[in-house]
Amino acid sequence: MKNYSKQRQEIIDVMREMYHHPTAEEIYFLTKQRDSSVSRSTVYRNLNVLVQKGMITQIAVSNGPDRYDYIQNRQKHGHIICKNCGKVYDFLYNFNLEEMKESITNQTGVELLEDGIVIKGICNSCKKA
Amino acid sequence: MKNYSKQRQEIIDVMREMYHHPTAEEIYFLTKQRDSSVSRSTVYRNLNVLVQKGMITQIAVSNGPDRYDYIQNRQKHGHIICKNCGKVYDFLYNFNLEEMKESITNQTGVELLEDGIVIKGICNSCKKA
DNA sequence: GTAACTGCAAAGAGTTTGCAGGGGT
DNA sequence: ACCCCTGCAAACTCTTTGCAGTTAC
Repeated sequence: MKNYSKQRQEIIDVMREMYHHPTAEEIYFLTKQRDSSVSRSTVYRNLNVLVQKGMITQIAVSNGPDRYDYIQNRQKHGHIICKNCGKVYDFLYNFNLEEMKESITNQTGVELLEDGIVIKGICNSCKKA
Repeated sequence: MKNYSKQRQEIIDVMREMYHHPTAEEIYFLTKQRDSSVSRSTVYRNLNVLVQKGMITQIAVSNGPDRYDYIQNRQKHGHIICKNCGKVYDFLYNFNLEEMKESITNQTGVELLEDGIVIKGICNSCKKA
């Protein structure tokens, strides 16, 4: 069977069970709990492989490490990042995505990727503080 | 007069004259042409100051340095980043931003910042290659 | 046997920081 | 006198890479 390596499968399993948008370091930490010999470079390498395959999405965050999102058979969704704490939240496209897509492509000639909407904001807990 | 330091003013001038979304390194290079003694740390430090002041926006890019956008008295606009080459393009919100904003805030409780829309895509030149 | 994979340690890119000194009011 | 600023060099964070060995078929 053409399967993934033990380590890669563990990384995928870890990601599938996560409810938020972990950094590489968090994924490394959790994978290490299952297999204490796994190395950081294996985690980084595999995250890149999975991004290439389109299995996960990589979300760049200013002043902090990238975050990753496992794409289950969930609905397409966007991400909103708190500018202050860097936490990432999901949202669904209840608004008119087609209109937006068409407008942007007309203006820039760049083809929008559906998994690629990232919005900066301020989350509730940071707003209070 | 309560003015900026010579160096900070030069950095602002450089940014104002740019038509794209430069990295810190590009800004450093261009500022250095005006004032060869300016240091990289001054550029980084001032970019952070200007982001804090809300004069410029910082755009995180995976697998590459942040990019910066000088906010002139231009219309509010979003950014679309080519996932392949990292280049950033502007677009205006011709679509219904209010609908989007409301939908996202309802779902996540996070308040959207108007200068913070970033979308990943594939630009024309990368699509060909 | 070979292609894709691993851990390790070192290197790389991008950015920040401690320090001693300089400028403006 | 004070505060904010600077250049320099070193430090730091995040990520990638070269290498030698391992695993899966």
